[in-house]
Amino acid sequence: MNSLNAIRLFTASVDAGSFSEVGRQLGLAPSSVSRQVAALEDSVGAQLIHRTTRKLSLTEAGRLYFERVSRILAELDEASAAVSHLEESPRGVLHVNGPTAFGVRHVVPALPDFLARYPEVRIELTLTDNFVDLLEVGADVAVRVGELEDSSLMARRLAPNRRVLCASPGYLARAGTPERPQDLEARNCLIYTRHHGNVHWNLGGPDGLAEVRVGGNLRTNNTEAVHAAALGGLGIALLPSWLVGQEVQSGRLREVLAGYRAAPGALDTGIHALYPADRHLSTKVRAFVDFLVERYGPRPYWEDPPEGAAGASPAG
Amino acid sequence: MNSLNAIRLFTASVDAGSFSEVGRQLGLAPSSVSRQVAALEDSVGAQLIHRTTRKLSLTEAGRLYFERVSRILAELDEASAAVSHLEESPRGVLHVNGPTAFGVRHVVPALPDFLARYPEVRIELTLTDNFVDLLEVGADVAVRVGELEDSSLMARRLAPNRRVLCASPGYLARAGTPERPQDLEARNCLIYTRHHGNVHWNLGGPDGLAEVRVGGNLRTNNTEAVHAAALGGLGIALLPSWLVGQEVQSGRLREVLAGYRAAPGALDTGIHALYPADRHLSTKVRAFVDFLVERYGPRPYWEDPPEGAAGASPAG
DNA sequence: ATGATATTTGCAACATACGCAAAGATAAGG
DNA sequence: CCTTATCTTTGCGTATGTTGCAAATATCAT
Repeated sequence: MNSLNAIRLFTASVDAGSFSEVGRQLGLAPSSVSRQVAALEDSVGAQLIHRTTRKLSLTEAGRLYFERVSRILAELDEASAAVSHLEESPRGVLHVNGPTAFGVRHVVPALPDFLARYPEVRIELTLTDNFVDLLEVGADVAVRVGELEDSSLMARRLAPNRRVLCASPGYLARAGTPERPQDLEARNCLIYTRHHGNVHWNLGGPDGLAEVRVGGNLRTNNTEAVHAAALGGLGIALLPSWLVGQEVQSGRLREVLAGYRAAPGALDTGIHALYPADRHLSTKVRAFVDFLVERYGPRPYWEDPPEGAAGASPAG
Repeated sequence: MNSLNAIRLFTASVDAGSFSEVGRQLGLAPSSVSRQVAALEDSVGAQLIHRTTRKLSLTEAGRLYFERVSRILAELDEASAAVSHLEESPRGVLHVNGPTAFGVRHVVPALPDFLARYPEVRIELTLTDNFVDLLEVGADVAVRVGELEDSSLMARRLAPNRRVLCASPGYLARAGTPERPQDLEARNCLIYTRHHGNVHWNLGGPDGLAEVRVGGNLRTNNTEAVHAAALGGLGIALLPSWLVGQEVQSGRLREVLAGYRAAPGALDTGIHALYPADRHLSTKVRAFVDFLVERYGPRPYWEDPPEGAAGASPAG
């Protein structure tokens, strides 16, 4: 079809009144301008410019075409500019997807600061606990806790996903505080599981890895339910630090077997931001991910106070 | 700059939902579509389409760009179509330029028929007796009587430009009808001339070329003045047949020395239509020139009745 | 008339676009 | 769970298009 370049050269020739002048302005040989305009005329099937060696003059067809096309070129440049503008700084609608629990606790509280820093961004937050296709739901970025399987997406680590053993002070007062992993077998352990069957907690400590077969009178596939039960003093729970960290800090829950850490499983991969692996990462997504990385920092606020205050660094 | 083809492929991809589908529809390899869209994205500096192997999904920038650009493409096609439409059949404004006398007598009377045949054409007629640059005055076609010097223009012969000797019946009754060229020297000859000095009429007849030195009591640089004087019975005039032919036919003027013809000079080149020598001759100009050629025919209506009615064919 | 400048065309060099094949990735079905 | 089919992307050789230069032609100004 007719080339955009030819149209630009045509309008430039009409404005300048000379092919050579256009060539000088745009750094082209006059012959190139002449040929492009001639090709455009062939394309539309009509003479657009009457040429004399000294003067150019528009045909009626040329006048008609020029009027319409010059406006169109301006609109086209405007469209490109609008898109470029969108990427100059964070702007527009940012679709964020994430799991409900983490989203409510740690994404939503971050939004006021983010929106204050980037006033031209509008957030559309979708919280879903089933895994969704980013593109399907139209999301720009997703926050995922553990389980990275979308290989076509870029992943940026936001925070570790440490799981801690905890129970309410009341429960510990009643049942006693476990000292060794094996003590858990005699306690009421609140089980989060997606499947049936026995559950083992693998706890690593100074004396190596201990696999403890745990169980109790509550099994659920909902982390919030485990959380609520632990708060209610039902037993000991193994919950992510982002869910219970602040309650441990406030004393509503108490961490047990703090010297032990849950062996990394599928759920312990970490907390990541996922976004399409496009060649052009949009400014708003980059800003949002950077913002979360900065906000959570190397040691998120929901984790225990810095080890330096308590003593030794955590066991590897 | 960004290529129009890339934009078309972009919108086609959005519509079709697949690069491969676009390739099939347009007879292109999927890789070409992919590359063009990627180049467009580089050009505007933003991701427009999120790609998965199975699905395409628009970015916010892509949605914005698509909305604006698809409308622009439609307008562009519309503009091309409008120009092409203009050349499908005679349409639009036709600027005609010509000399006043011939224009009034033989162009204007032809216009009603022309406009009736081509109802979508509008005529803008400019009658000027000084030579003007077609492009300068914005004319599409010019009718010129004699004197072809514009070498960059195309010329189409419309009619011969025969000059005839004539006088009013009254004058001839008073002064007598000349029988031989030499008789003119004793008559009052009405001189059309642009310069001073003696004037000779070169008349070719059966006895060869005769150069007659003519003169009288009226010299003017205006053909119409000569014409009016002849009608008024002032003397004998040498005037173009398109000016006096019909009056000769009606008897208001009478041709003298009909067997002699004015030797061809600069004024006898003929009557031509001139138009720009463009590669794409506009339909309306072609129609107009064709119409005049057809209307005037090989023997214009202002000429004497066909020689066949009087006898011999005209002398070469 | 002469000089300067304009458009246009031929020709060779360069840039771009194209198709093909292969690789990586994803959805559907056995 | 594995196979198959389809989609996007990249590398590479080829084909097409574009460019600049030079020459030819044409016009305006001096």
